[in-house]
Amino acid sequence: MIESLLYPSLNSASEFINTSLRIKKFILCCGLFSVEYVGRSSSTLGLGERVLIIKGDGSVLVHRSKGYEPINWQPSGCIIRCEVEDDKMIVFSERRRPKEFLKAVFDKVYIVFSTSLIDNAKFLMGPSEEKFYSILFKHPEFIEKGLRLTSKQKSLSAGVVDFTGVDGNGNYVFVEVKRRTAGVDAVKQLDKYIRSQPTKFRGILCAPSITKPALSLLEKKGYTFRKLDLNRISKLLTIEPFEETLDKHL
Amino acid sequence: MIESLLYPSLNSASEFINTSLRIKKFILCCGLFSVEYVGRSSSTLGLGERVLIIKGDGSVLVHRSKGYEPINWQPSGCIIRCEVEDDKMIVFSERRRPKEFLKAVFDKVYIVFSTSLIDNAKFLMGPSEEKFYSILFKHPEFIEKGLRLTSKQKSLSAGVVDFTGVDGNGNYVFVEVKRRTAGVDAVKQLDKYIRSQPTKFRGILCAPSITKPALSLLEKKGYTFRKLDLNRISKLLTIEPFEETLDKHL
DNA sequence: GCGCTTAGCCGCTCA
DNA sequence: TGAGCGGTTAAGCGC
Repeated sequence: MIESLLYPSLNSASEFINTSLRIKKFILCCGLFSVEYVGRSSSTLGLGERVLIIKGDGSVLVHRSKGYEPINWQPSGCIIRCEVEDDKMIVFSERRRPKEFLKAVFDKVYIVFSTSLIDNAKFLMGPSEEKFYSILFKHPEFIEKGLRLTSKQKSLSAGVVDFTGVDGNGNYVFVEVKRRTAGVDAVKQLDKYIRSQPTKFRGILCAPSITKPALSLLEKKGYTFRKLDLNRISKLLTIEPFEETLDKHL
Repeated sequence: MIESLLYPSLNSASEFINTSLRIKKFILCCGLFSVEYVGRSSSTLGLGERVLIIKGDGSVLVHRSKGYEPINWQPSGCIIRCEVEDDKMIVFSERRRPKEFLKAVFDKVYIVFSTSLIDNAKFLMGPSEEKFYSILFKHPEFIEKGLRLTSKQKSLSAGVVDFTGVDGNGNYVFVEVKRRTAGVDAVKQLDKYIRSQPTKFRGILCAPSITKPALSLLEKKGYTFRKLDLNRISKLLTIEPFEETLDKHL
């Protein structure tokens, strides 16, 4: 749900912002204003048209017409207030530690809106699950030097093992892969697969990180943990799917 | 001049955005969308309510409800396009070097506006590292009594040393300056410069304070720490007219 | 809390 | 174009 005001008076804009601040909404205000900042450093920015963003967590951003970076900002946790004085609308933001202040003085407000921005989506760094497995299958050296993979997503009676292979010493290997921190359940899964086999398999658990309990269980069982560098892997992601989509529309 | 659409259809929003892109306006679009990014790294962000900003210089920002930083972005210079397909509005952004792509897929657009953001104001930054250097260069006694500085920001093969000089006892000196607490990296930097020289140099690390690990490394290397009195130095900087404005609001 | 490391760091300067 | 480096770096993690 969006509420917005187009070309409001400074008084209505101020009232609107204060109401939205109280219920910690995302607020965006575009207008003609100047900015002063003092804290770790200090700065002054003369009058101009720009955009002020106040987030529900108390972060503040001032964006000009160019560039990735905000020209002025405060990180989350600030206390923000808005008022009208001498025909100017003033947004005042205070950070406690380190002590910092930011002041935006509006001559005019062109548009102001606020909304709750309901957003519970997960942000996943790195490739999608499917992509991820196919990359590792092609590049087993990311798991372990000398490792050769013979099958992926192989069905066993006990479940589906991510990879089977042979390590540099000729041992047969089962690999369980997790895209995120591996917990005890991941170790149990791996253990289940290996114990379902009549012959001996080495166990490798491969994940960006592992919890302490999971690691001790893993060691107790005699399996190996291999750390995954997600960034290195995502660099191998081809941009082909994007290029195709782009080409189609050019 | 602001143009805006509240709860537009995806088709109108797309048309609006393309028109605004053509004349390089600042565009802001708030809605329900997902984001995919592939390039130096890669990421996927599921469906959620957030804000997409496209600037006239071809920078792109995706802001969620929290935090200073955008969750996804592209720096300036991107080629951006918008279209509707299968009841989704898609914003594509392509960066040439390095090759990177960002795709925002909108289910709904709540508000979209565009404007020119005329802003020619000067941005004046307070005392920066550079300012510090010039003051210290003029007042080497702040670093050490009897010190004479011979050059600043001198390029070596190993990097750029803040000051070179001669101390009261006639020793050649390299000075590394930090305007905040110096950490181990500052000591390493100084060490690197000195070790790159065939002749002997005394090392001085000059900062308001130093961390414990940094100090012990410094002593082990036989260099000197000199405390920088920020208050004394700031008196030589232009006085900020901001303090009084602050007082009024506190 | 402090201090250290990382980042799709960004953006600048200079060889 | 690439490397080095500062930044109101911010943000996360360990102690």
